[in-house]
Amino acid sequence: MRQPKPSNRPSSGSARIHGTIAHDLGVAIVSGQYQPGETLPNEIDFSEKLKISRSAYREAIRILSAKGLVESRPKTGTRVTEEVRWNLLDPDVLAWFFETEPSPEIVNGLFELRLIIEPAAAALAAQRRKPEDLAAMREALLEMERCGLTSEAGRSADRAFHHAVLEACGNRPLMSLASTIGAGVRWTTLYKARKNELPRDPMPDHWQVFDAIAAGGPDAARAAMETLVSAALRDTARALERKGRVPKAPATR
Amino acid sequence: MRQPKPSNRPSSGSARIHGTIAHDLGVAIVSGQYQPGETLPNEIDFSEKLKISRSAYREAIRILSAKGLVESRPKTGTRVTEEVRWNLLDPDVLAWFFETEPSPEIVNGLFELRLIIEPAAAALAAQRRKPEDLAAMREALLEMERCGLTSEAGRSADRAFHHAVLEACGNRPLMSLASTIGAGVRWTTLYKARKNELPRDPMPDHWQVFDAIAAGGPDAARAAMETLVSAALRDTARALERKGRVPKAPATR
DNA sequence: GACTTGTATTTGTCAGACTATTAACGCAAT
DNA sequence: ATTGCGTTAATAGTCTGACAAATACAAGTC
Repeated sequence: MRQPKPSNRPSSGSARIHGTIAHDLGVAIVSGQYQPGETLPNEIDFSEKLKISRSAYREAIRILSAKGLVESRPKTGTRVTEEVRWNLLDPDVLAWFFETEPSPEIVNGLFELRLIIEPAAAALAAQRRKPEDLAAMREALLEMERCGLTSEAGRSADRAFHHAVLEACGNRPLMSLASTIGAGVRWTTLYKARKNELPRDPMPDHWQVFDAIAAGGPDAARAAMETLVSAALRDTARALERKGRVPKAPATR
Repeated sequence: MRQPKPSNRPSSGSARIHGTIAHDLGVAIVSGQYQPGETLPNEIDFSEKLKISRSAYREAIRILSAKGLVESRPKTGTRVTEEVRWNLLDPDVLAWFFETEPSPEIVNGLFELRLIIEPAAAALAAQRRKPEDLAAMREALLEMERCGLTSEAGRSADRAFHHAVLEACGNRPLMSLASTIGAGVRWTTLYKARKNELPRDPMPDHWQVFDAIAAGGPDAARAAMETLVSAALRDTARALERKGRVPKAPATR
């Protein structure tokens, strides 16, 4: 025990006030409850209304400000920034989006991004994967097979697989997109689970990606991943067509 | 040398204490002055040492925490998180990286990401660009031609061009990568400017991208952008080979 | 009209006290 | 020796109230 262990405890209980307020306000903003350009009530009034101290409220605002959602200035107050300045790739912001109905624009954009990133990442991974990367991918797929996408464990394994592919690229900036990709994966699998509609066994596509990466074939890996994500995109597009009930993701933490 | 320097640069706009402290600590962290896993001094001691109030210090920590650089827990204190959890795509974090010598790993990773994103974005832009997008691109290139990459105005115009291409995709998540791409562009042009070494006129490549997008040819646009970014990547790779003096970027804002 | 000055509003900063959480320790029972 | 369980102490978290600084806006001045 030479090293103090990182205390890998899951960040579940964010029972801290500033965190929960930042979360709630963040969701309210990305869901359009507060429009860009709108100014929030001043600190004293708002913190009173929320039944918290001004300092806790201010810390919440600092969090939102760090993620580009709001901007504070003396005399003017705190106002919601224009949408283009939001840090959409921030894991929290993205999660907040998916806590209510994310707009089709966002969902489509996310899949388009996946379609750009993931095939290229698969190709890179095929060239650079280390044994432990392959092990992580295999483990994730086996778990996914065991549990199925109807269980949270299976969906989590699906995300773990895509995560492992990115990790195998050995590219830190690329790696930072993992949570973004994960949000897209989550959306797809959740949609299917909600609708109880599994039109296609997802495993063959996934194994094909894995085999190509394991075999060290960049082009084959790219093609296989493109097939996989395209299928997901088609499902999603079909889902967004029938505007019926759009599935709502449960709270992330 | 452990203490982050007091940032006597008021040009950072946010002359607020919490902002400058977050900035200074953020730079200290990404530059390795505080190693991941290391715990900072406790709030009372550290805020005293920095000659600021505890609340201002806490707000700074909230900012860093929101960007994934630190993690606070009672009894344990505030510790620097593992690098993989840093929000590398956050504009501030990336800018902090480039304020000192960013590691070759980061620079290479950034260019690899550009090589994935930008050609695909150019192809999308060719299909979706609106007249105002083309106008923005043309304006940027003309400005770039007028000023040259040796002036800050010219370099800024270069970034504006790449920004306009991303904007023309009409994809908000993709758009959020603009600052990331911009950091890469900035690195290239700054390097050239520092070395007083302009081995190649950058304009033909840029105009070719523009023409392809204007003509509405996705494949031509993709190819042209790939050529452009590849050239930049080659220059950068050569720059990193001679490990001589690595140029240091000035403050972003 | 352009400029200066004043003023009210809002965020920013400070200080100090108290609370909640939890890692680490000691002790007892196994 | 190992395990389980209170106790303790260290630290972040929260609250309160006060004052400082900034700045949009209006009023006054040249």
